[in-house]
Amino acid sequence: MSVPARAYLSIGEVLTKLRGDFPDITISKIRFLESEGLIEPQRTPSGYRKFTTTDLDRLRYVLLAQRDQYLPLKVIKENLDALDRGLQPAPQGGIASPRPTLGLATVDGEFAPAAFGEQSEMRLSREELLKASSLEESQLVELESYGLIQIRGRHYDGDALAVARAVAEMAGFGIEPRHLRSFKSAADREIGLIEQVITPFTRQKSTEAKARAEEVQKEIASLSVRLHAALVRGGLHRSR
Amino acid sequence: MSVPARAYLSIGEVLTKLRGDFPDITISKIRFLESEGLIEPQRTPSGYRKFTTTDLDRLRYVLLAQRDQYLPLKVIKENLDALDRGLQPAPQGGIASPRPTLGLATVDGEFAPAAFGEQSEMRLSREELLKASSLEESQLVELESYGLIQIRGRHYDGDALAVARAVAEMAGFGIEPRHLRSFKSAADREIGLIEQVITPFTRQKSTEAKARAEEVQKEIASLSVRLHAALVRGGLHRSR
DNA sequence: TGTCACCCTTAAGTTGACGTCGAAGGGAGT
DNA sequence: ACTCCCTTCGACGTCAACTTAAGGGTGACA
Repeated sequence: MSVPARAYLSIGEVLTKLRGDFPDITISKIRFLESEGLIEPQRTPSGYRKFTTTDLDRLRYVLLAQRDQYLPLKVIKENLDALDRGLQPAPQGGIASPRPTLGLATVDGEFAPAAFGEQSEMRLSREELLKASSLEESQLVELESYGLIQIRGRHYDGDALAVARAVAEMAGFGIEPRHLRSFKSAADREIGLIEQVITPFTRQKSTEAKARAEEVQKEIASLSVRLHAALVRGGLHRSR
Repeated sequence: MSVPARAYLSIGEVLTKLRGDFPDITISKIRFLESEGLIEPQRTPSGYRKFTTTDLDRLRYVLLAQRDQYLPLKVIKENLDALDRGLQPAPQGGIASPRPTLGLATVDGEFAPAAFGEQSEMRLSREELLKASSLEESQLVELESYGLIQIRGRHYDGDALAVARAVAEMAGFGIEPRHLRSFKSAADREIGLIEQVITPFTRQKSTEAKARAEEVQKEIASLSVRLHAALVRGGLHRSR
């Protein structure tokens, strides 16, 4: 797997990108999804499909909706078309928060369009964070003391909310913040590793290289999390 | 058609009751749903089906889930079974779950924890594993020495493959197996935590409690991965 | 100039889910 | 006795979602 020097991916490269999250994806399936009108990759002069990251996101959306919501392709296509036209898709019975007050409807929602970067534009006050996560004040204090949650400027971001929510749910199983300190150090170690890998890229001056660095960062982050998930899953299977 | 003087409905009566909401219900469909284990009406001595209002409600639930949520019968059955056992059904939302909290809702597309389920029935030989992951023999040896990959009996399972693939891709970025040892220990710590939480359940003898334990285990595993992902993501955002 | 991995299309085939249908027969009310 | 309504069981149909086969370009590299 060499570094792709162009702005798009071939179908085979798309395949390997998706393999991790969707083990049973195939080339023929991707082509089939195109034939059904769910994606529309551009073509090279010679007819090869060119996938942009937008196409990739769209594909992920489709596969996710199919796997986690069991939606038929016809319905997914309708939702996608609705999104294209700028409207919300029909809320699939899910937790249709009627007034999304803040932009947080999508954070854990059924229809987060799979953008890795964008949802941390979110800015929450302390109260909003507590409310949105149903975390106790005291728990938040504890989490902050361990560095699991940090304020960015004068607000908390989407990542903080994600952490808060996970912790709150775990608390429901009797897991307390202090049990989670090791998560922080593990994450920090991973972050260190990732930064080490991408510094060569970031040193460069060009915007192109910067963009490339960000891509790589996301990529490795995704791989890290996959690896981590697989290890946990494997360990649990083994111990039964 | 006269007024039923008894406490139950015949299949024909059920039909006319449902016709209004579900025009394309038929007798054979109801029988089919029974054959699939979704309902279990009692029988008269002569073998006729007797439907109580509970059965009717159940039937409505099934038809509704099918029509409005496009859920496959298999999934509806699982939800129904979960309800019978007194827990919330999976997060398909809709009908009965007031809280969105339970379930493996994926936080975002990028980091979907690849279904904490049973697809690890997979059994691969060493060669198959190497081929499917495009990992080098030497790398595999190294991974095994760190315990990142282990043989189960005489085969490798789906988790091993997932690990192998992730590592292989990371190798493409210059990350070597030895950089990944800390992943193993982090995962082990999490597994320990999870097991600690579920041991009270596993101690019990009943199959019911066992099932519950497994549910909880999956749930917490999913939360762990989510937490981990959020921390890594947050850390990377912060460091930019 | 091969050759090899990768890509393309079209058409037919496969698989599983979700039922439907018909035959053959028993039960219940009039 | 007649007529519905009900029973089971196996065969059959249909659609969605892919897969496979067959035949053929493309492009990088030795």
